[in-house]
Amino acid sequence: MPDTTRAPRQDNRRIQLLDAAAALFAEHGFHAVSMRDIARNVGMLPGSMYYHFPSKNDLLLATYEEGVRQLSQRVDMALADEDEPWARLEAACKAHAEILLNESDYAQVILSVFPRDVAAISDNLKPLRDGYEDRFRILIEALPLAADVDRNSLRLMLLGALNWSKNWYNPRHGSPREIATDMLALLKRSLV
Amino acid sequence: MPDTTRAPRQDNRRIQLLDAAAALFAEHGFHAVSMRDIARNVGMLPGSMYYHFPSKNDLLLATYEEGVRQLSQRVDMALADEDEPWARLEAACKAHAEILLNESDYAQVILSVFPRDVAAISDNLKPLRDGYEDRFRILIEALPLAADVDRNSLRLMLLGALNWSKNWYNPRHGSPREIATDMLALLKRSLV
DNA sequence: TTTTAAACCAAACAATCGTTTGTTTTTAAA
DNA sequence: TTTAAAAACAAACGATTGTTTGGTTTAAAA
Repeated sequence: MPDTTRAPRQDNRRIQLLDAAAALFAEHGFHAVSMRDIARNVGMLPGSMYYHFPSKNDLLLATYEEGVRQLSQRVDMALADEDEPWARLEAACKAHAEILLNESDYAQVILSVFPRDVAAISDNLKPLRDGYEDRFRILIEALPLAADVDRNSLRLMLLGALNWSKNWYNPRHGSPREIATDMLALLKRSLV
Repeated sequence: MPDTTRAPRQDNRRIQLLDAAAALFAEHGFHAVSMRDIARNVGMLPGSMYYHFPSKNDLLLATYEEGVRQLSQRVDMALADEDEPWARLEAACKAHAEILLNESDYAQVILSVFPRDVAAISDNLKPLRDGYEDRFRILIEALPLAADVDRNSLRLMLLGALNWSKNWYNPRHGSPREIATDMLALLKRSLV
């Protein structure tokens, strides 16, 4: 029984479709975006999208996976240049902020759409998120801290503050890298 | 021309309606909840809700206003007992965390539904949010800090971390008050 | 040049959306 | 007890939702 499947054609628009979905999901959230909205953005009829993705949920899952992939790659690349534990954490935070606030609609989807928003695939989305964030657990583990510092609280505070910055970020008041630097500076020094 | 309007009846269910809407909006977000979902939760037919609220957007706006009112009242009450600037900030953060994570569906709506989610009334939602958060600007203004500490970054970091905690909070791993205490402790001391 | 699968179109499906309309029931003031 | 307004019902409205179906075009392997 011969394999009758071929390679994708040159004019395959799967990626344009994914791009449009990521941009719209990131800006308006999952439920506020219709399949027709996405189709219109890529110049395709609604039904045609189902050649590329079997459902709207699968389309979201694909953008989620790509978002995690881009975040992970970007952070790992930033880490390759650094040795000292604090420098490594700062590099990771800068990369995290930069790609979330500036560079990637895919990464923004992870902040705009929460697993609980789409119960049917929340079990698929959750581990993707967690797998990425585990890098920060390891980075904070390596920090030379006073014995009584709660590393778990530190991680949750730092990532929470960075993720929430999507809600107030304005490119005219400082770059994403500066935001990450400022927050780490507040943590490293004593305020009192 | 006589005024023919009467006081609401004893069996008026406007508040039950608002309660159900707040609970559902808080858990699933605005667009994931239909008017029929809300009606079912309060034992009312969908069309009957329009006696109490002229539209779904108005229903959201009402929950938003009540959420801000509850948050403000709770924080102001906590502040009445404290004089020292750091103690005042900590009391406000504890109250903030407690009502957001535990006590009020209305307050949770403010974290689950962002102004950008409902463009038609975002201009009504935004100032409500900002009006509440301004309390924290004033509290941080009063702190005795080193001259080079950026108070704006401090506020954004603290509130961001607290608000994001909704995404990982688990009552089995510490109370909302403990979360607020831990985060303030991390900021007050020097990590290195 | 023929052929086959990739890719898309055109049109519709049932279900659900927010909302409106006309009517009926229920409370409470008169 | 009468009466008018409050509150809810019953039933539908047009629009939009995610998705399916069957046929057509197009790129590329043979």
